[in-house]
Amino acid sequence: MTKVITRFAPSPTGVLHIGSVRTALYSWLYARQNNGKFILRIEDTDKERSKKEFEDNIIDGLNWLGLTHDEFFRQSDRSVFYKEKIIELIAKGAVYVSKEEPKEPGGRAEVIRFKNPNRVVTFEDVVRGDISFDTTELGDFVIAKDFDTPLYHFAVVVDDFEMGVTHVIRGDDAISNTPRQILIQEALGAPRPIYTHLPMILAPDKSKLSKRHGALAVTEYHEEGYLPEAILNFVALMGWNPGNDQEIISLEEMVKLFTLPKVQKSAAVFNIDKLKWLNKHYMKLLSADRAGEEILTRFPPMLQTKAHSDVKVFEKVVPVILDHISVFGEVRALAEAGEYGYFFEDPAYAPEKLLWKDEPEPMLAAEKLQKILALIVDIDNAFFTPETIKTAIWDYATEAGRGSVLWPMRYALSGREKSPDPFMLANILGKEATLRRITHAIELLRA
RNA sequence: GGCCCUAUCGUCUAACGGUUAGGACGAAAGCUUUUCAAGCUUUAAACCGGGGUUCGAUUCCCCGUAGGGUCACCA
Repeated sequence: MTKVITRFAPSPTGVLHIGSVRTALYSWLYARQNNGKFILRIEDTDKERSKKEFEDNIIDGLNWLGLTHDEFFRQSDRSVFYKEKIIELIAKGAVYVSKEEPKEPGGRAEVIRFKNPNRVVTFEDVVRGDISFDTTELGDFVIAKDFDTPLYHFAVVVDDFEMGVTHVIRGDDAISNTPRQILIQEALGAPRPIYTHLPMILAPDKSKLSKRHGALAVTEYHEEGYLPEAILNFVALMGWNPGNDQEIISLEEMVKLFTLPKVQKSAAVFNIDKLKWLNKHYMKLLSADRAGEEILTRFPPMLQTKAHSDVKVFEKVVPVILDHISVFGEVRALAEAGEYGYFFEDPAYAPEKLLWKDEPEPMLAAEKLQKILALIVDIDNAFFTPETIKTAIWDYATEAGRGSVLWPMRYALSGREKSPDPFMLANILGKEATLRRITHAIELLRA
């Protein structure tokens, strides 16, 4: 049995986006699960539109995701091979140099055309079955501008042939390219690879995925704080499933479970909410150190300084922050909105905010806080945990009315409408700051 | 327009002739220590339409309809 060889062959005319990632992933998976070879081939025969920065972006994206390739090629390095094949085909009479009037400005007076045998080509697609095209309408199509400038269709066929590609896995926008590539293959005497055309991934409005519709470059997802595991898991599920209800699938599991024939026939719509859900799942699996690092780099400089000078507090804050976000990038906006400041600095607030909605009496609120103070002041600093604090206060709160006790306490500690619960807060802040903030609140209420 | 492809909840999907059409995201409701988040429980939500084939069609066939792809000296 011949070794499986797949390839991912992007043209560097744009960034690596979600759709391409899925194509790359499926090709990669298929090669890996068959102990085959995965080739990355940059198709830059269009010198005008190909850009090095896009090539870099594609390579960076794939590396970040861990979709490593076994071999790398760049078509612009391979003109000699194409030239050789053109000459060979001319000798065979399958291709000819055509002298003609340029149809467009900038067109050439001489191009190289393929002599179309004008017949029906049928090929088997792994996900769609037999597909037939009458190639007559293609005419004698151009395969190269000149001997040194091959066009896409020709370069693809020559490369797949020479690189021994056994399985072509690509987007279904290439489906109508297939017949003419088969024609070239046959002229070359090349074996026909097994074709698998993947359905498109659409934007939420069902239009073609584009940057305007929230489809970012993979590198941008990286910057926003998405995890590679989440991206991979997400794209794997767009167009494929393991055959059961499993939704969380690691790359290693995919290698075992993936099957080409189970790939979906119809297009899928990109669903950012599901991606976020997956990302949150994978974020929870991160080590505290790693999560802390991701969060810290997204703090504004001032907050970073505070976090550095109060590492103990920051370490306790990390899981709390993690609990409220789906993507690390959210930290930036939250921090700027003042969501985290109170962890490190006593908050300022209007005193009436301390009042519970069902008990708007400053003196009563002050009384409650005073009682809390008395209940926690004797807890040993070393045992100032959410559990002990809760135990100390709980019975009293239940008796006096939880809202009337816990709301002022929480507000005194955070100065915010929304925050973690007061016991967690007290633990994060530490005993000293907790006592100080509650005392301050009492003063405000009595003023 | 020609050619090609596709069609199950809002979205991702399961079902491979017989099911109360299942799961997940999202949504709604409830519970969970006062707020928020998380978590748990529950609910609403789909077979594009019409013909066949068959004892029986979401499933097979045909025709519509809708959507997408492609028709370069781009890839």
